Amino acid sequence: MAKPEQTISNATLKRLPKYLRFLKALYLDGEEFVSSVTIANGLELNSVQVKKDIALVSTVEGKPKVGFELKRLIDDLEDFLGLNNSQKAILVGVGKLGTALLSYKGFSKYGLKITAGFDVSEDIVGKVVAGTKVYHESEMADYLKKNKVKMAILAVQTSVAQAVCDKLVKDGILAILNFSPVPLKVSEGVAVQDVDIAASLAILSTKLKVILDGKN
Amino acid sequence: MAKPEQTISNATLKRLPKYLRFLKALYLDGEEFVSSVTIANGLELNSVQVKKDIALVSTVEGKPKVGFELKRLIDDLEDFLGLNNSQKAILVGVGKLGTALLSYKGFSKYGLKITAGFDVSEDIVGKVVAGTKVYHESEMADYLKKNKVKMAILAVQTSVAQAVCDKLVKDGILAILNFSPVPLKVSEGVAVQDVDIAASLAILSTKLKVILDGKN
DNA sequence: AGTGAATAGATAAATATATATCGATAAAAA
DNA sequence: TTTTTATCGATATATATTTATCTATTCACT
Repeated sequence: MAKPEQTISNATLKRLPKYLRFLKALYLDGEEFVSSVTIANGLELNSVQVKKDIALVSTVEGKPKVGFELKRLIDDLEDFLGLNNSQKAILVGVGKLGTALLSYKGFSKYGLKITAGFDVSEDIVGKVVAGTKVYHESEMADYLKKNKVKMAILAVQTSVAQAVCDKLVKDGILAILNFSPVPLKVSEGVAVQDVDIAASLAILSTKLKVILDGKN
Repeated sequence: MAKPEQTISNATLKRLPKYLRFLKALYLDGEEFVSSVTIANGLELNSVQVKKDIALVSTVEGKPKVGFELKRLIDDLEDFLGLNNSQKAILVGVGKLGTALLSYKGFSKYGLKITAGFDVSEDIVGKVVAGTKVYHESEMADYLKKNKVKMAILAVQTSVAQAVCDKLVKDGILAILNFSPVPLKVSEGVAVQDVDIAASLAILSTKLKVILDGKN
């Protein structure tokens, strides 16, 4: 049980939630087995890749001519993605984006519970947004100590992102989901994952350019 | 000018906005030149990679011992990312996330102007959100024809995402920035870029697991 | 039973991406 | 002026990721 996860590539990790969604939909349709080809077609992937990904996160053995047992595959995926050993997180920055994130159902779906929000604006501190209480940022250190939360979702203004990030790390946060378009600097042993809308936009714009060029 | 963009990898495209942000910050600090090593250190990348990326999108020649001319590099990056040949887009789904996206300044920063919002809820149709008028979805086809918009940002409920996507494509949309956690199926010649928060979360959770395991 | 088709699983090949090395050159220092 | 140093630009190497190929197995059908 030493270090199995580390050997799984980010590319694979990104696909796992897609598999889970797809498989659950099949399960609701009453299916009991699924083949790698079915998954590959449904998600527009290569079937070999699907098989390899499955082998990495599940012990389910597929039967030739039949495929993989759907229920067990879903269980293993949920296990792996942490749906069963739920994780707690705080949200820092309860502005427009932060508010939207508090209402986002995907987090709980993937085992994440946002237990508190933090902000500095008096307009929002003290309120309850989508079921989550918002505290003043000055109470953050205390809160983190008491509740042993290790993950934070960062949705603050760009200009203060690094400063808030530093504070989070100082207060014991080990993993940060970063929605600000700033490349955060953190010390060794702290994980940062960017949700970079600008990066996605750059890719899409370029794809569109190619498409439009092709029409001329 | 045939197909230069197509030869640039997604991995590189993702980095371009980061370069731009980093370089602009340097420029504001009064710097006039920048070396690949400086960029690499600032963004925690490899300097060779930085040099290669720059060579792909810019004609600026770096001087030994000095680096690249910052101003020209920024100009070339902005050009490439479409800041000068601005793009129009519509937003479909003006719920919590959609509203947050309308307030997101990153889009205009990277050359995207959201010209209209569309929704079905009577609560929001007719209102102006963050400077953008919201129309009923039934008016979408007309609007797209008249305004020749080719890009759409999709922020609707998961359950209707595919249906709305199909409608968009039918009405002439060629590029979709997809915020719903559904792998959209589109016909050849239409580009989809996912902003999959769940995927990011999966990666982060796994990184955190590794970190916590390492502490035992 | 026997045959054919579909599939997993393993292995190999191809592709994409990232990193390292090295000579040339311009600026700075001696 | 000469030497040293930092840097680019090109090329080569290494690694990661995806895709293709092949064999054996299971099921369905005759």
